[in-house]
Amino acid sequence: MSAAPDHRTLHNRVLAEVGPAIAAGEYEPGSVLTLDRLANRFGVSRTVAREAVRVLESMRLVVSRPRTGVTVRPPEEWSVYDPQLIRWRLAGPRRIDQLRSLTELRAAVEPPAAAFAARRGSPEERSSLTELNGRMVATGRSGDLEAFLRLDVEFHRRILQMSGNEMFAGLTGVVSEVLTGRTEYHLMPRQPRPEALNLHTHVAEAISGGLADVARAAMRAIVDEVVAALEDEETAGGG
Amino acid sequence: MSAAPDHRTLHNRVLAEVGPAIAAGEYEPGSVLTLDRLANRFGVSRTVAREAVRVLESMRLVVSRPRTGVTVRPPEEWSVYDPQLIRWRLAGPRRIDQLRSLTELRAAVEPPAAAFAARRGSPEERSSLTELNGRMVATGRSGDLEAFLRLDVEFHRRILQMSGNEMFAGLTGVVSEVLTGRTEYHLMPRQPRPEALNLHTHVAEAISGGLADVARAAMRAIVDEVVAALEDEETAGGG
DNA sequence: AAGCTTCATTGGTAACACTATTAGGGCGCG
DNA sequence: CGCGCCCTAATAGTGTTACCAATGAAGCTT
Repeated sequence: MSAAPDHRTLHNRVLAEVGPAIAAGEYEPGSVLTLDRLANRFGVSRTVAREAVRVLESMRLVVSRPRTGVTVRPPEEWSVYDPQLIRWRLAGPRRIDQLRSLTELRAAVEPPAAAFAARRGSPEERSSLTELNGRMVATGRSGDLEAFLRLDVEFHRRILQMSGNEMFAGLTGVVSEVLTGRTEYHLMPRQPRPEALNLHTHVAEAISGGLADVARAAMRAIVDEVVAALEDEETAGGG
Repeated sequence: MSAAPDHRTLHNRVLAEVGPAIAAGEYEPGSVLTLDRLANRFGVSRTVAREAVRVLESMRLVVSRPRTGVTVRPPEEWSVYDPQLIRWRLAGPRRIDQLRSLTELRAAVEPPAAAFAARRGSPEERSSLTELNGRMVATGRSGDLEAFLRLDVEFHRRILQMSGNEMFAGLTGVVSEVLTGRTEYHLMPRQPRPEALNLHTHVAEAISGGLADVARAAMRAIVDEVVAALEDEETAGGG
């Protein structure tokens, strides 16, 4: 959604085929792709294949060594924060695991981010949150799920960016993927739960008022609920 | 420390010069590097320059467009979780900011990671932590700072990996960079503080005993102290 | 077991054709 | 006269081919 790669270039098209395949575990760790095979398989020049491999290498999906070829690395070594890789994995067979990990990450980061936002955000930024929250409430009532999703993403994004911490801000893409994925895989209620909306209002007002501890607690309530909902889904064997 | 790029290849050497320069802010966002200039400046072929640019592009440091050239993106858009980029920025002029952001991230993630480790780690993994902690205590007394650092990194790494969350586990590199950077920039006491060591012992025993809440609280005490120490350092104008 | 040879495969170079993008000029129209 | 549209040309990056160098794993030799 946020950071689509440019599919006009050839190496990106190659990447868009090989990357998801590796991310999905279709190649065992240790298996080998040679440049020539890649080039032949996709009908592209060696140069293009090499550029694709360079990118895979910088994501730590593979290593490229002379005489050996391009070797797939074990998943533990992948750069799991790379936005492209996150998307590839969310499209793959392990998407539920991936979604759980990402949601637990959100649960860890967003409460402190809300606290920092209350402390470090400018007064204008902070009060703009309540305005945004107002629109969320209205849209939630209207039942337009897609519009609500956009506002929800924007809400969480702004808090992360107001936190004054670049690493937190760097998770906006993740949060947007998680929220989007959650609706896409129908892990969301058809209408936003009033309680959840209330909590968002509490977060907005706490941040506006500079109440770091309240903001953290309210945000914690939001994300803990999300984690719990995901666990229910898993133990219920739902899918 | 953990993930050194392979400097034997030319494009990696180019990358090792251009990357840190961009990361250090030596090029304004919007400024343009053409392939020809890069190739000439480093005395390499266009192909090599292109491969380096591909990698920079996948880190979102630059965009490459026909007719325009290779444009530096604003820092907000960079992939700040990329291990290479983290290292480059830690070597640059904003390193203290970077270290603060990373430390706050640790503070957010490690307590829940410890809780998950207590719940999800295998009995062997969990009890091996107390063994490791024993060695830390011994080494802390001996005063061998370098050996202590290695054990400390290993301690936190294992907890992240025991957490059963790939995103948390993916931060091991970050934690290792932060701990290493902290000693390198002399933000550490000459000898580990007995209180901090005690807290590590609490963490190890809580995880061994499967006490998630205790593990989280003890880990929170550790990281909160680190954050506080960093804030003192900053307000004291130290460096 | 140590060292040597082989050779598949990546790494690097060069030169060229193709293509996308945009600046600017010219043209027509209001 | 001024505005807007279209065409053209210049300027990058993009993609291809061909070739040689360097590497290092595997097997062979001693």
